[in-house]
Amino acid sequence: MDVQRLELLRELAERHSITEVARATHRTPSAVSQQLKVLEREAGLPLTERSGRGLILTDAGRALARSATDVAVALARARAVWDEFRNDATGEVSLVTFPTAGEMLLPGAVRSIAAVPGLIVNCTDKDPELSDFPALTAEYDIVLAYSLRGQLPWGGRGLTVVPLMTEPLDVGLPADHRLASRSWITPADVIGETWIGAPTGYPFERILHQIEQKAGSQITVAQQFADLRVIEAFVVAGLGIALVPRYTWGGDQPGRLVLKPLRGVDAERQIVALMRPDRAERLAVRTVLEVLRTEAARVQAKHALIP
Amino acid sequence: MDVQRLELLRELAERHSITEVARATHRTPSAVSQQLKVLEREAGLPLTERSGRGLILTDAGRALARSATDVAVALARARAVWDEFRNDATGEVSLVTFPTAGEMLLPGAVRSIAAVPGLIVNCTDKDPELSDFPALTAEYDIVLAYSLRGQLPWGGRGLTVVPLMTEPLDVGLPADHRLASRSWITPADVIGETWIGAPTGYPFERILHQIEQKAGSQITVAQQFADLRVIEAFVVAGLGIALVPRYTWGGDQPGRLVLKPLRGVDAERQIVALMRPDRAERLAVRTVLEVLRTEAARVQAKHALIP
DNA sequence: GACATCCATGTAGTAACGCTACACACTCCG
DNA sequence: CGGAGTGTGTAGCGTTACTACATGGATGTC
Repeated sequence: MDVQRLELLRELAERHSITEVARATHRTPSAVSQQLKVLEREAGLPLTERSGRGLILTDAGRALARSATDVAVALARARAVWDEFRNDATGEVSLVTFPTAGEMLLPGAVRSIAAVPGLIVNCTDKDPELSDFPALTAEYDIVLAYSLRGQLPWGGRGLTVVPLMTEPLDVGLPADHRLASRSWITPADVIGETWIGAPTGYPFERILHQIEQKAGSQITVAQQFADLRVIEAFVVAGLGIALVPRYTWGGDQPGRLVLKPLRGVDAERQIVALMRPDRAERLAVRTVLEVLRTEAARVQAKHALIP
Repeated sequence: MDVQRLELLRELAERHSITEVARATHRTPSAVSQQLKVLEREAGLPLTERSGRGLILTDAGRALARSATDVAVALARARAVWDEFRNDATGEVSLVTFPTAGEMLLPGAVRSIAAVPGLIVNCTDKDPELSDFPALTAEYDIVLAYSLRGQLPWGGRGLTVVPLMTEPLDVGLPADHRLASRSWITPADVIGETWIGAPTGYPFERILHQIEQKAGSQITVAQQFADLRVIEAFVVAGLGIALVPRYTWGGDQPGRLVLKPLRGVDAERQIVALMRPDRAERLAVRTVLEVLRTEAARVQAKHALIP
């Protein structure tokens, strides 16, 4: 019934390896193994099974790990209570973002957070192509992720999801394009166009498929880039058109790139913060989250003024 | 953030004295004092204040004690999870009851529980006059208590309340009484009668007041007894009439005492189980509770057959 | 098929932690 | 002013959980 041991079990459920748990909790594998053994003896039934050279959790182990999360949440909430009594959102908060959100939100957010004494955010970025957003919550307090409208693939894993903003995905065109004077664009308008796309697996791909279906004509994707700046450069060069997040596109192409809203297709992505539920309870984390929300609202309002 | 220490704080919130907490947790007062001191240092703000020769909790202390309950509940739920995986409702459960409920429910319930291997219930009875039901939850896993319809004075203290049954309170008459042939009785019928009442403070008192109000005439209470058997003996002797719980009256006065339902007044008491929320999570406790509920239903059904 | 590698898990020894026992300071009450 | 009731310090001891190192399997490679 020891909390520390339950915590280890929970880590094991996420990291799938005693060695990894040991590394994450700054212990030796031996210590982890011993504690889990004690827990198992207390429980009176096997919690792990050997599988190859590693091990996996039994049903009971998984169930117990789930309740371990509840314990961790309650405990984190207790911490938050006394933090609030001290009015003290102090400590370090680690954050990963995908590049575009980092560019859009973090400069303003970090500046706001600097005003809170004792609160430190450590930010990093990770290529969304190479990383599994939910898995990153094991390593970072806050994970900025995106998903398409309606679809929230992270709910199932018991993670806390806080929506920050929904960002429309517009069509980026060179300023001298035949459609550049339109106030919006439909799937039928872009039949025959060449597209600069994102790598396979990116959510943008799904929207291109929607456009194909609505227009009834196949789409030609000439190039695939992960970096938005590269895509914009190609569009400006007249090599194709592309889906561009409305709030994120670079101001370094003023007058040479225009964005037009897309009608008839659910062309927007939702930017959310992903957290392990216990970490989400920390006052420091909640403070950072609040700053991110207001920053997101600020960005959104700014773009509403200049349509 | 240690759970043991939070637990001590929670005990302190309920027992209001370090010495008492020490006694309850089988420790020396010194140990308790030291651990609370550590917790206070961790929290960074005072959790207790000296008050006379004892001490009381600060606002922060009380808030933290509340979250400590949440932690305890989560932890107890984790225990329950693995008990359920073992399918093992094992252990000891302590129970206090007021006499009439004990007489009505416990013999049957204990017999059912004897069929569950490894499950032990330790039952005691306590005079409701001398004891504060909610306070008893500190000492016992399950506290059988009663309250009048609608009124649930235990909710506020963060206790878990499980209703077991509602028992009508009838008017007990000697078999040769002028009202003994009626099928029910109204407040107007009993104007001028002499009553055998319960001691001041018992909930029955309130019902007598209701009768007074409805009838518009003052009630004469000749004697006051806590023990139902004594009351019944007085009624049989023709010394007065009394409120008698329908399912609990003794079969040792067959034919000499009759019960008549009371109309026009909310004459019933609710019998409930009172528990600290964490204890309520234990599988063993929940099993006993289930037995009590079915036993209560059985008793109620039995009386429905012989009106 | 032998070898290196990566796992989990045992076996000492050590450091930290929480307990008891006892002494002390303080408040209330007769 | 004692005596009984509080909560709190200090010294010493036992338990516990860690590290360091060694062992036994399973996997994949030359």
